Amino acid sequence: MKYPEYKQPLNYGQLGEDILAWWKEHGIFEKSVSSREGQPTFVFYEGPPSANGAPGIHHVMARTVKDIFGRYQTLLGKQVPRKGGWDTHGLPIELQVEKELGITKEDIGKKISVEDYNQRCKETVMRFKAQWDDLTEKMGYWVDLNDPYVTFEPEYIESCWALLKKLYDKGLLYKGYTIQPYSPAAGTGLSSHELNQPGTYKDVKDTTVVAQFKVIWDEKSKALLDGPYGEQNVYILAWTTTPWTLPANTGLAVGKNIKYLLVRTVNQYTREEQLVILAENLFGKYFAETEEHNRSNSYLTMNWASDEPVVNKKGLLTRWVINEEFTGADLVGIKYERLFGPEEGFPHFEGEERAFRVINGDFVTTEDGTGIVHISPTFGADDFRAAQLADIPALMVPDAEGTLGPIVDRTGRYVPQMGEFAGRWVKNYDGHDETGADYKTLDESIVIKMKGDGTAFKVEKYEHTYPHCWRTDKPVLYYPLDSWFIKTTAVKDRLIELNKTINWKPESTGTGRFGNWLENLVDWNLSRSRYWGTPLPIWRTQDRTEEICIGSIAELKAEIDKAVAAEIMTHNPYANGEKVDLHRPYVDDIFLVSPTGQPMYREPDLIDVWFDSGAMPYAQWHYPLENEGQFQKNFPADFIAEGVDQTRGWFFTLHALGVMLEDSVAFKNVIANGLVLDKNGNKMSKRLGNAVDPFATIKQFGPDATRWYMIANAPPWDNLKFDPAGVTEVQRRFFGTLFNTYSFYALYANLDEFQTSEFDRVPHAELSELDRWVLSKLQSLIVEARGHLDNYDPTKAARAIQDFVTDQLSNWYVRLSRRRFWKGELTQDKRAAFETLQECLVVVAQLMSPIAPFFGEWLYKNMTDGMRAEAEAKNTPLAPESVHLTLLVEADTARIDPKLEERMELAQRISSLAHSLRKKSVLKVRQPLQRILVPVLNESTKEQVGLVEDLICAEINVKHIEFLDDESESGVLVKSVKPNFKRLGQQYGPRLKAVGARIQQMTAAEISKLEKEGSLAVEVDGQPITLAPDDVEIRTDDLPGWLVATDGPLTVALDVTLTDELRQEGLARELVNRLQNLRKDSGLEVQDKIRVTLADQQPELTAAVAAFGDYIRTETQALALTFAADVNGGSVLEFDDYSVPVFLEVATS
RNA sequence: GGGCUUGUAGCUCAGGUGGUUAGAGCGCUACACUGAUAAUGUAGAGGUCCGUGGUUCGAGUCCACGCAGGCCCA
Repeated sequence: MKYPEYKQPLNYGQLGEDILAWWKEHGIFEKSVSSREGQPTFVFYEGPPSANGAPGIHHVMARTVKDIFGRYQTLLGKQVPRKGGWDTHGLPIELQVEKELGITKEDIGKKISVEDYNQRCKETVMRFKAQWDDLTEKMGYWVDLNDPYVTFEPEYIESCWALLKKLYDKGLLYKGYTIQPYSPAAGTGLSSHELNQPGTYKDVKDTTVVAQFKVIWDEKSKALLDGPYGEQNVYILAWTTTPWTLPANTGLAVGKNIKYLLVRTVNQYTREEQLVILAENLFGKYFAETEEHNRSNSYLTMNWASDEPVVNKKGLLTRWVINEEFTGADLVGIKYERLFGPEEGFPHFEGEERAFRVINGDFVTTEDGTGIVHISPTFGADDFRAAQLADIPALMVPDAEGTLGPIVDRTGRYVPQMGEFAGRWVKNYDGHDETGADYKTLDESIVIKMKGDGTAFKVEKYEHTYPHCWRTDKPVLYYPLDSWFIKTTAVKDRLIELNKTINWKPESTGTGRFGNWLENLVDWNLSRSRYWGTPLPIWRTQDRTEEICIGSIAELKAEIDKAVAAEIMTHNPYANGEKVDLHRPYVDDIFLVSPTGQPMYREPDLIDVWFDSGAMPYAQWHYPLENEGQFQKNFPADFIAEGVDQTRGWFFTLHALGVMLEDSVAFKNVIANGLVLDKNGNKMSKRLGNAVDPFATIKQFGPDATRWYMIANAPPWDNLKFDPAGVTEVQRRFFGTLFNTYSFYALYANLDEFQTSEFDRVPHAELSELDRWVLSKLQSLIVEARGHLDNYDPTKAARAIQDFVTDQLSNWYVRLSRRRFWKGELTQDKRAAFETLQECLVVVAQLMSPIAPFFGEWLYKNMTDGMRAEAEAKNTPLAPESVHLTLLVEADTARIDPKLEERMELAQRISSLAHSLRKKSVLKVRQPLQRILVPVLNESTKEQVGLVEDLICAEINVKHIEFLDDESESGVLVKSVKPNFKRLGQQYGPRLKAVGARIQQMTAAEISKLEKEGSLAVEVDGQPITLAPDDVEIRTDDLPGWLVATDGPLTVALDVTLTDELRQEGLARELVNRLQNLRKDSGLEVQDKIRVTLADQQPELTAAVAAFGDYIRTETQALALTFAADVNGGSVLEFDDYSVPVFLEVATS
């Protein structure tokens, strides 16, 4: 059976399609899993994509990363089940449907029923599934698409419910509140999407106040603030544009790295002397620079009690002295007095003993205000979060039913406990008349009181933008709204601890982005006020005293039966085996009965879609309701990979659920890959028109070059600048070279009708130096590539494979071995060459196959199909029909020969130097030369180079290498020394410069002495030191009278003397070259024999042919090479100064 | 604003634990080579290693502060 031969250029797109068809026909993917039955499992989790949009080139990137390791682990013999999945819930789908229908959330339940709306979502979410499946196949991503998990299916939702119930039973599910945009006028919360509607942000003019909070004197504040003037009135300044939130203040936040000042000044409303604290950067906003302040004793000269104005025309304070400065971190922990306390008729509240402290807030800036932020946990999201982290309570008061709530009710007015302000509207939500002369807004009333109390530092009208409800045009409040939470903070330490056992690529995402996120963890807000998603399975009585969390469809049915019995429901909608849909609105129509007989209503929220995807390790098997064994076998994952943007998304929810449910990591290794940008580093977008179409790319370049480029160009976790020119380069340089190498092999193997066998091979010991070298390099490559892939670094593996193929295998081994392949009969040496190249190509096919699965398959099949029958019969490593079913070769380390690799590198470098010298001397490689000279300083280099002398000579066309050493008489070795700074630096430190200079002045005699005696005493700056041989590097980079080239310690000189014989041989070579060209131009086959007649016109040429006729005939496969006086009907060979008519004919026998 | 990340030749990227003259590929220029040939070799041009300070005998590498791009969060 012959090796397939191909015409240039290879169509890589077609190759991909052909291999794909073959895979399908032979069920290779299925076999790659089934053939590993009973072997250890390598667990991979597919992060489910959403099919509501077309896939992009970045998906090719992400899925290549995933695919590589599934295939690699299969090659290692593991079984790698790869269950696909689809993410189907969520806001993007709702928005898409609303856009298509031309409706808003308001219209749901009015213009369109929830039922129809959700039906629409369900239809929309899989709209691009066909395209996704197509891409999956074409790019060669092996994942099981026949039995994927789908998050909207009842079984999947049921699993989510079961998991939620587990958490509920552990006490990890609770109802609390979050701060959300809320419209009191409309009585509804607003989504961030609604807030982003045009026109919602308006300029408004508000009364703002810099409030001053009085520091309480205790250990902490004394340590920081106690000055030479005793205990004084020290105030912390904080600015707010919403004075109505000040009665709800329970903390003050500073930036821990911000610089703050303690300033002595006067209150402009009370005229009391006082000390205030504010950020240094904002000092100029409140204080005026005057001449007074330039005096060193300004405190003493300042007339603190003067009746003169204390502010200038710009409103800046003129009487001040800076007393101290410190950072925010110094201030944390200081306590202060409450502004609106019980003594003035304002309410006590739970936890107030922990309130009124300075805390750290990472959101604090010095852009405006005072660099200190007033915290009211009930009216700001930042405030809420910072307060939670610092254990600052919120100011909550009970309503008529005893339920705790903020100081503002849901209609937007102060609750009755608010003393003199009780019942006041915080903004004008009821449309009351504001035009009366005495009318005061609540903000104004509060500020007036503060001025009187001496707690206002500065009051100003201030214009700023503020969000408004798009329906009522009234200002939005940030307000606490009910939410369900998972108490992730309860397992925070465990989350952190187990995260440290996860192998993150890159590591910094695990320790940094993810680690920091865990350190600052708050509870997971599960609630979403939406329609298309997994409903929260909790039913409650109206008085909230009784509730039930449903964990299965069976349980739900049983509870409905109870409700029917209690006549709360008329019938059980699921009783007759009807299809159960757990989505809204169906679950909303189910009412249950509490143990005390009260009706229970479902909590209307849906859960965060991230719960859906984080639950996939369990829900994909319908666990915990069934398939315990399946689940156990596939938990946790050995490997997952997604974009780095999933860090706080999927990576977190997987981890959180894994820790809470199983007290385990959910994945052991994870690659967080970066973005795919366009070639200029811009984000790809359809709008900008710079998005790359994955289908067109794969068709044009083939899937392999696309994948290889993405992996080899940059590590997956760096952003990739996708440049099609780069794919072209990979295609040409790597795949083109590899294809050429294969074609070369196939061409000559077929000519010799040679077929390698796994059994009958030339023994390793009998292989040539070059064969053993490339096989040594191959083993080193196996070690290296496996190491990188084991370490989840595909980029380094790809680069190593690429380097081996292009530089070592093609450009050195094949180039130097060419004639062994085409010359003469099938000798042992020729067989050795075939077998060596065959082994390299087969191993390369295996190693590359995870990254370039199609080409790897193509190469493997082309190389081994001819041996398959025998391999199958004897069940050898090459028995599998597909490279993806083979077991990856282990490196045969016994064949790694470091000395051999070292001397071949010497050969490569010496050849390069010789080429360089030829170039300088204008001597083409075809002109043979007598010798090169190589100075050697030690015996081992001489020996090493000597072993590869033949290779070097052949490569650079010289007769032999002459070594120059101390003993040789041929020339004077001129040695020079270079200081070894690394060694010397450690030894001499600051004296290094002088020592180095002294070394460079060493005489030949000194060098010789150092070499012979092993040490040399010299003087540096009058001090004696002793040099060891290791302190310097001795080299010979000059040969007097010779043209030399050097590369590090290597030096080469070329003898350019030309003898007549050398000239003749050069001519013979020229002639061979021209005849070969002529053969090729005449369209002759490689194996054709020829007869050549040359015009007998040039004596030199005639002499050359006479001397080298055999050589010429052998090289050109000429049976006859004769001269004639006249040559007609042929062509003319031109070279050097010659012009020779020639006649060439194919020899028929 | 915070966290993480990137910044080295025109482009894409390498540059363990600091060592003096910073590399590769592509692209460009010139020359050579030629039965693997859309390949290859040699040489050349091309660098404030993002900036500023610091540590050190010595910094692309370590530290601090910035600048610019990216992602996530707010």
